[in-house]
Amino acid sequence: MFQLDLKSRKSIYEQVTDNLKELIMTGTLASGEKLPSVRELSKTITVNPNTVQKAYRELERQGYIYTTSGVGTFVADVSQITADAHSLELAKAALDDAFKQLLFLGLSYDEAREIAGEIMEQRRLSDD
Amino acid sequence: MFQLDLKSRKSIYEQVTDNLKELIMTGTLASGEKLPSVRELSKTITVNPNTVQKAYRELERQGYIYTTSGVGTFVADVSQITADAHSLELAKAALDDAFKQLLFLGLSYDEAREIAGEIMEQRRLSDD
DNA sequence: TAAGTGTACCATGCACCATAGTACACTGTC
DNA sequence: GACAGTGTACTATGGTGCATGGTACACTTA
Repeated sequence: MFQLDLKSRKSIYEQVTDNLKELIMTGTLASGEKLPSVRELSKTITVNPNTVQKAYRELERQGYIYTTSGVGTFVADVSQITADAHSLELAKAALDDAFKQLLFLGLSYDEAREIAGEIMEQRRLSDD
Repeated sequence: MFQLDLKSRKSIYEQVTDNLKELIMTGTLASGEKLPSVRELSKTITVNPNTVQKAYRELERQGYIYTTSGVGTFVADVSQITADAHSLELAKAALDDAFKQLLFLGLSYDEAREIAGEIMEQRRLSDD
């Protein structure tokens, strides 16, 4: 389904969250589609069920999936997802931080801008 | 000198590191200029000396400052700083992650691109 | 000599993460 | 009704990294 990086600074449950979010938002997991159960996914990616559950809980809180008790977890209608102000500010700050990282590595402004452009361009096709 | 955000997910020593790096790379702290001593800065920003030292050690490792034992810590010649491949990859990944955050918040590709453009534009003047 | 500097430790408390294990309520199927 | 599978909620444990407090030492400058 996806790959984990145990050496990453990101915690495992965050990686699971982000990976699933990507699969959902790019349409690889369609709206209404059933996600693997907590126990099943935990076996697949060799992680504790609690860790998977934490990721699912977070995704539900953010509106990407929904749960029917006793039945399973399903992909929500992501066309309804709208950016709340707080998350938007966080994302903006993260992008500013990343761009600063590029600049402060010694690259010129134009070089950094060029690299950023390439990276963003690669995200053009895999989107809505 | 700068402000800390205790509610941030970033650790304090990382915030100190990043803030100083920004002051250095934007020229607010000139090459050769003396930085506040570990103990002095720790008092100024109300943080443990060990935490400041950790930030200084990191900045020295990355080449932004240098130390003369018994004398003090000084801003290095940052025009010599060059991006190593590994740091560059990390920065690229961070930028990709941040841009994904924007996209997956429900923004259209063009909207995300527009916002990213504005953020990067604000970094144009404060650079070399 | 004295003060200020970087530097290196150690110990402690805290928060977060990941794991292991148990338990319960719900749903669908046989 | 019984059972399997589902989400969910706990508790407990160990590990890691962070921040703090404290001590100590070598160095340089006045």
